[in-house]
Amino acid sequence: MAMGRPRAFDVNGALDRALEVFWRKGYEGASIADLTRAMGINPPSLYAAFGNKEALFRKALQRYVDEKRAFLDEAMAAPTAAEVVARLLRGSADMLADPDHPRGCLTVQGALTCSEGADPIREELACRRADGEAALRRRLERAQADGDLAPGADCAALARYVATIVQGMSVQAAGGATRAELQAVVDTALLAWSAMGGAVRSRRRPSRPAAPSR
Amino acid sequence: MAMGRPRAFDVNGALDRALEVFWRKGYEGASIADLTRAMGINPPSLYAAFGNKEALFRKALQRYVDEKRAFLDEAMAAPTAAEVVARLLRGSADMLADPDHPRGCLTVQGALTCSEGADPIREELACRRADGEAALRRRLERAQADGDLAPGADCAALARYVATIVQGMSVQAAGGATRAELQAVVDTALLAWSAMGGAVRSRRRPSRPAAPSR
DNA sequence: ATGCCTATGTAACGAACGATAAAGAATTCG
DNA sequence: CGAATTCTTTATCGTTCGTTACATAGGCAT
Repeated sequence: MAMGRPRAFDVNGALDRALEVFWRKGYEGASIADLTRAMGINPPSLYAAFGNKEALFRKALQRYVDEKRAFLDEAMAAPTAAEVVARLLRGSADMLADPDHPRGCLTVQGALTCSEGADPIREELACRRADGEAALRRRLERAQADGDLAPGADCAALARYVATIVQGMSVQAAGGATRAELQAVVDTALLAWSAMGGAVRSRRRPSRPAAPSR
Repeated sequence: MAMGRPRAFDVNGALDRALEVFWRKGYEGASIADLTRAMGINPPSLYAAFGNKEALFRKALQRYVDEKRAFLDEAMAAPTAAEVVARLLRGSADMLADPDHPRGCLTVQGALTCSEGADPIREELACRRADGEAALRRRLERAQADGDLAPGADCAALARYVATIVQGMSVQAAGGATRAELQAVVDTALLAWSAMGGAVRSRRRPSRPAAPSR
């Protein structure tokens, strides 16, 4: 049996270009013409390789999560709750304002860039954001179990609070805020977090001094 | 000279319906067909009365700012910086999760709901958000002059921090967060703010006790 | 070389987009 | 009344949307 004509473009490379376009223009704002132009292919190649626009977006989103948001997993591995939050916020500020790719977070930009015609995408992105928030909540609960966070602290509320700040920074970045401005927001948030420390940090054992996050 | 046939629909009423549609679907997500259906008129009436889609959006936006965001001005009038922030955040949570209109903030939804074809709209909304943030910064600077905020506090950073939280809550609301969940975020933010009080509150004279915000 | 299978380029599909031309209906002025 | 003016309705403009037929080109197996 014959194998057929081989594909003339690099799938992952094309996916990266598509991700860039979706990131910059949103799901509905990115037209097939925009995507094929950036990917250097014609529409039939796109549909043959990726299915349709929605499937292409999902694959680009997966690539985004795997590559551009990897720092979140690293942040979660920090030893103390305070340092987890510090690395998470500092890493977010760096990523959201990185000039190497569009500003803001794809899961935020994409979610709000949909009319009701793209409800599945909106739900997918809301789900991704909820997952990230839940992961942070579990990390804080673990910190609580470790005695790193006061037993009375509301981990769900704290996680949602941090997630809210990250999402707000995404809006700020999309609106043109510079990296320095985002870092100023992070400084303020961390100052507030540490000030809140008396309420949320356990007194059962002293917390280690927070290392600089970068 | 003849006066011509009188208009058969209420302009402000139609504008409110248009606002609802823009709010729910974003600027580009709202089609002329969506708008005319909700407004109960035909396209030529829309164009005759409002110019074009962009002009209609701007008029709806002005109505939004005048009506739905009036609580911001009231919050600014609170006596202390702490209470200004408290009323601002609590009022935002209430507004963003109000079931009487679409979730989230139009200036956030609309801004991120644009491809580059609608750059003027995006700039307009970014400008509105910057204005709100600047107003808060000036209010905090006034609090500083009044001795209500520590001389060393960075008013611009604090204002941007609060604006970031509000914008993040808008994303949360658009993603389906309930009013109670947003209020939990506000509680956390206010707890952090008051904990930060030792750093930002002036010691020159004691601050008045914060009244309940509602 | 010759089928066979798959990717590619061209070209186009129906649908929806924002925006209007044209004609009829409603009101005021002369 | 009729002329003038303005709104409303119907039908459509040209463009762009996401998607796909169709014919051609290019590797593999026989």
